Amino acid sequence: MSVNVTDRLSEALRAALSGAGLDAPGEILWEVPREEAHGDYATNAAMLLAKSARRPPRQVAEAIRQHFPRVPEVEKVEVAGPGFVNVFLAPAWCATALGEILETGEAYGRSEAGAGRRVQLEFVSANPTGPLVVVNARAAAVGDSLARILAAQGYRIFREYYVNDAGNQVQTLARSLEIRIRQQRGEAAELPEEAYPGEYLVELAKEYLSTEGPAVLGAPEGERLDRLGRFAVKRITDGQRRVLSAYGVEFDNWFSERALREGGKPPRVLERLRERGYVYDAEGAAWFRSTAFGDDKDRVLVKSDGEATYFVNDIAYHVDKIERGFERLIDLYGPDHHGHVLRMQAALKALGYPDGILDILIIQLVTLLREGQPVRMSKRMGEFVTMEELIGEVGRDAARFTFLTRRHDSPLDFDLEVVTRQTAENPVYYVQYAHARIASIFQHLREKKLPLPDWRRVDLGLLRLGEEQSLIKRLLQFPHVVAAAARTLEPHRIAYYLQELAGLFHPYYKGHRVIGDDVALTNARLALAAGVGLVVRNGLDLLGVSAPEKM
RNA sequence: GCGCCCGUAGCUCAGUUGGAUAGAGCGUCGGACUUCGAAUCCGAAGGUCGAAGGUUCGAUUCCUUCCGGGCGUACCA
Repeated sequence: MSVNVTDRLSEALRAALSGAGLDAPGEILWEVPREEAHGDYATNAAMLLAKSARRPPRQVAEAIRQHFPRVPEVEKVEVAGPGFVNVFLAPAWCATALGEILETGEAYGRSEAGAGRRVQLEFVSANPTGPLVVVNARAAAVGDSLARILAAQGYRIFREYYVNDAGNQVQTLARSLEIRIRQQRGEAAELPEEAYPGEYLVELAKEYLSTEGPAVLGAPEGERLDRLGRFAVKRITDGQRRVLSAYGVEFDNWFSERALREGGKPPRVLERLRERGYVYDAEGAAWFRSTAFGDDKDRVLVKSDGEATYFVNDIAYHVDKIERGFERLIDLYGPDHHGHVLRMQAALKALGYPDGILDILIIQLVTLLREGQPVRMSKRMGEFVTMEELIGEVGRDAARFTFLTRRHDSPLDFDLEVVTRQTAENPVYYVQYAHARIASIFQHLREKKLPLPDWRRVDLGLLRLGEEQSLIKRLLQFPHVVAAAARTLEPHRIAYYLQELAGLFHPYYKGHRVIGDDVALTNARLALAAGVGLVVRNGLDLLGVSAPEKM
């Protein structure tokens, strides 16, 4: 599936340890040292084993070095510092590894680590009361990229969007729409304080009148709000779906809270919690004993007016996910749902589900700037920058990439001016440009009517320059970067890796011609360029960013 | 008050489950296109990693306290 350097090194190290009469640690960790002089990979195994071996770390490292088997991957092994074992890869082996990368093609970077486990990713899940906004675009970028990364690691991924199409907010939405409709009809209706003030409802009101007519205004209140609510939710949700689709994000399922409620699951979940002893009644309400799981206070499940809180529905929704057969759940929440993390996990624990079945990532705020000045937004006034406007202004690739160059849990300043205006200085273009440049090399080859070599017949051993070796070694790290991104749920690692890879390629390209008089060398360099292009393409694909042939 | 997150270059941020001399982009200054794409490259300047303790062979990373910032802390969703 992929060339895995560290697995091979670990195998050799185990042989060395057993040859030296040392116990092997459970897991051998390899890291890429910052300094080139420290080799291509280093392990601290000797320092970890020093205590149990009752010998100084450097002595242990030296024993490892002496017993290290001769393997084609390794040119030399050194002991350094307090007891590091530094391994230098053999150039000849790197050359063959590049061949394997090219042969692996689009599958390079993928693995079967997930073993087909079913994972559900829930993200965006914005209320169906208005257009998607900038923070939703961030959540969409992170969620979709995580889905791609986990899928590349052999998980079966299901993307889901939870539609809060029930409860007070839909009532409020329906009332707001009704007033806009009345205003369209020339009635002197005023928007109350709690209504949604956005202009989009004026548009929706016009649309309603032209398609449905004004008959609804004469219906009794219950029916009136129900019809208007369903209409508004439907239209707004469709709009959200359209914007997400234009952004390259498709959900496998849009899950309706209304349907969940109508299915009767929430009361059954409540009953289960009660049976397990985590519910008590006080002050006329039913409470969840979340303090038993470290929450700082218990939470209300059923209000004293007899109505269940949204929390009950949310628990029922997660139970539903598990009952649908998902073995692992990942939720992306906005910063305003910060306080829900602990209690949601507590509820699943109370119901007897295993620890760690649910990961919740908080996608932090996005502050929009224009030339360093915050873009004024006021929800109360209904003024905000929508996700659609954002994409229209900066473009899909730049938006996604920018969101993915930050950790998801740190607040993000997104300067519209910087992400659009510059084009030149934007990291996404830096990476994409490497891909386009490589594509143009092959275009040039075609124009000169030169044949595309068969990689298996190319002498890759001719790639002897330091820059060429560095590039190959960086390509070899790609599978590890993807695996790490999957393990930590951090897509930004891939974005940084790609910038570094492009950062090695551009100077190399500048300093050395790929296509020259020496056919053998030309072919070898074409192979290297093809390898870089392949990895850039595979990496960008994991971010949901395009890899253009031309820019 | 309590809980979670965050304090790393002028700005925005990385820093590989604790590793060796802390990095990148932007910005600033100075250079490079008759050769496969200058959306690029080369060079320079820029840091007591918020502070103080502790654990360790070794701390930007883990623990404690403090300072500073964000968010949360509804019988709203």
